[in-house]
Amino acid sequence: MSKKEMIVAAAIEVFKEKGVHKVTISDIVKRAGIAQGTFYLYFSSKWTLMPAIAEEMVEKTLAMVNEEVEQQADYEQQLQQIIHAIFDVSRKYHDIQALMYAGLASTEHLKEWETVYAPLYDWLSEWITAVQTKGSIREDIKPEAISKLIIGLIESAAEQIYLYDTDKEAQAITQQEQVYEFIMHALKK
Amino acid sequence: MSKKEMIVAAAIEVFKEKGVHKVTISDIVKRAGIAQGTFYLYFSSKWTLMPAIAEEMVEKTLAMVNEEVEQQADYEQQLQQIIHAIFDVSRKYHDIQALMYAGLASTEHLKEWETVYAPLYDWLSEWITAVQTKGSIREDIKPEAISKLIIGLIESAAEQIYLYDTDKEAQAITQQEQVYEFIMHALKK
Amino acid sequence: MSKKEMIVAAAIEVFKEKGVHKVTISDIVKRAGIAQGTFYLYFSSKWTLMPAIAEEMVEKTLAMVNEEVEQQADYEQQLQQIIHAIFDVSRKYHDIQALMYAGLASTEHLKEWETVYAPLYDWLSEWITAVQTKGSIREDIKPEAISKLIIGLIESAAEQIYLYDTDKEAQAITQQEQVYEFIMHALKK
Amino acid sequence: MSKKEMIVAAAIEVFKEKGVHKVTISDIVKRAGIAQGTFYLYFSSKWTLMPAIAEEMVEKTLAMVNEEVEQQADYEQQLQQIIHAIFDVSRKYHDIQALMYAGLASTEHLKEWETVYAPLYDWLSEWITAVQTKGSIREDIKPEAISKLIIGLIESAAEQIYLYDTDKEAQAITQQEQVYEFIMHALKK
DNA sequence: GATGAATGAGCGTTCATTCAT
DNA sequence: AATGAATGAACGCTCATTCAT
Repeated sequence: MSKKEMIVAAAIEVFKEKGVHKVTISDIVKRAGIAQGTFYLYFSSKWTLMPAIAEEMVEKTLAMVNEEVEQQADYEQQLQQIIHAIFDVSRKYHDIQALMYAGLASTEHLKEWETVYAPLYDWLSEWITAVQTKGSIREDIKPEAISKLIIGLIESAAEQIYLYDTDKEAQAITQQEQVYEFIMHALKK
Repeated sequence: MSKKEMIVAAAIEVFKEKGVHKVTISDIVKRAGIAQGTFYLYFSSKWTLMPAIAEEMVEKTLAMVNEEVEQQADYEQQLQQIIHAIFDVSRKYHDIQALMYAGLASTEHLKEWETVYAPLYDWLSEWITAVQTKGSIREDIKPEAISKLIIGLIESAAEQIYLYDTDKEAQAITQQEQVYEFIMHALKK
Repeated sequence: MSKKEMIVAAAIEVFKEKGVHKVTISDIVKRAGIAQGTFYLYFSSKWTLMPAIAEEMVEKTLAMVNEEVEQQADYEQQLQQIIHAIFDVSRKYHDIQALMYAGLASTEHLKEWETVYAPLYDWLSEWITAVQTKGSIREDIKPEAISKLIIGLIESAAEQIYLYDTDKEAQAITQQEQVYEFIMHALKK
Repeated sequence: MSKKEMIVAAAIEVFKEKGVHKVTISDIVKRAGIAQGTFYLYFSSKWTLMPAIAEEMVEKTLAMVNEEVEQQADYEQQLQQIIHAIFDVSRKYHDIQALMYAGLASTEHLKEWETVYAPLYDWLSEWITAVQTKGSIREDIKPEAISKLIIGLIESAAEQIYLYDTDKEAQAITQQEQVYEFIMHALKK
């Protein structure tokens, strides 16, 4: 693992533990086991880490989606599996995701951001197109645009669970069903 | 206006101008025209302001919705107006909203959150019920749950605009149309 | 109890709990149940409380001495009782005594200090004179001067117990014996 | 001289000049000629300096004692010289000593205390033993215990001088004589 | 006398950043 | 490339003190 990768890995760890705002460069380098100055050879601030972290998150999400979605399942099942996968990532990393949004709001390094989420959008976009060609989804749906809406919808729904002091497990299941029904009606012919 | 209200109003102003992270307590009290110490009579840190600000944001959103939604319009038009109102608030306060949307993940002041968004959820929930009784929306829709999904969807869609370096105005319009179509199909019989 | 007395009593309490340096005027007035400004009607700072507190301590010590020293006992027993009484006060209030010394070192209100300890010195001085007239103590002892030395010796011996991490109870007894033997030899013919 | 030593030396200087309580970290670092932040690389607060300072004080006292006590003098003269040396240190550093004597009651850094004074106690203890073997001091004197009493007695006697608004020089001389007579009678056969 | 909200100077402390090694 | 001791500007925060009520 290169020093750069060590920094990113260490940053994710300490961000999860303390929250982004409370984390100092010193925390990160201590965890990474490198010298203070070394950090600046690769990043110019805490916020410039965000795209790198986001990339890892998107990779994790894509990996989870690919793992959970069965090729031979019908598209209704696949949609449920997609939702489930994204909820899973949110559960495991909801604090990191939150920090990505928070990071966004407070950084001027947004330009790199554009490309980060692209793989996930692309994946879903292709999935929609594929189902469309089978005739199960309305033809007037624009896959590129709708994929962004859907991912936003699922993520915000998943996040809402963690804003409330209820039984998260039970809540997660019903929330996923609601989202499934909602999207299904929005997409189907 | 009480000192506390002055602080909240000043904070919203400077947050908009500089972004939450760059704002210091000193910035806030200068704008509010009060002494440094007075801040701490009402809030214990910059982050404890958030629930108070969130309340104001929700109030602003509700006010905007009430203003834009015409009583005599049909429900399709009203939905468009709702979307438009929420996009408008997002445009004006998108950095503050990003923090709110991120669930204030970096703070530990989430407990009050539950009650903050309630008025907005309630309003939309009642709107759905009303349209349901007119027979325009599916009966198996549960207004309380779906209102949260819809607001999450609209807000995340509105936020996405600010993540990309495109023409925001044009983008905003097409994005609103997409959201409208999506929700319409999800709700209608 | 007058407001002034309430302040002194409250101050002793919170000083014992937090230590003088960490105590604020605010702590004192909260404990006393009075308003912030009221403090300044009676004292001009935390340090001007010290003489009043010291007076109370000396009163407590005198009361303890009078209580423990038996009139009909012989002078050796009485000396032991005196030592025991002062050790007792030190045990109960050693943090307050320490703060008095600390207070001393950091205040310019030392002038009032002179008179505070006087009653205790006087009491011991008279005791020495009385025993001298019975012929049990050397005639070349000057009661006024020696009484100060003795009280200083006993107090410092008592304080030493609390500087070390040993069994305080056992240590206290042997320490008292040492002090007794030391003083006896120093005084007797 | 290391940065740490520079800090300790500077602290002693400014403590002497302004008194411990009025001294700020800023005063110390200015005097030491180092940056504000550097202080915190070595100490976490003004109070954590105390053990380091106390060590220096004990060293100074030992040095003074070794300097003043003549090897060829008889033990009565040596005792006078010991008393004189301790009085001298008290005169120069009485405010710092007051804090030390108070047991640093307001701090929680007492644990190192036990070892700090040890060299001085040991020195006096060995002196007593030596005089005992010459037959000039009672055999039932326990050197370790009595050495603590004697040092406590001398220091408290020295401190008393600074509590009163009298002629300190004259007072110091008679006080030393009193202490000498007192100890002599307590120790001799 | 008594109050307590408001003050703001000044403190401790942090921590991103540098640079000689 | 890598280090980490040193820096010092800038921040949050405290709290003694005031004063209109």
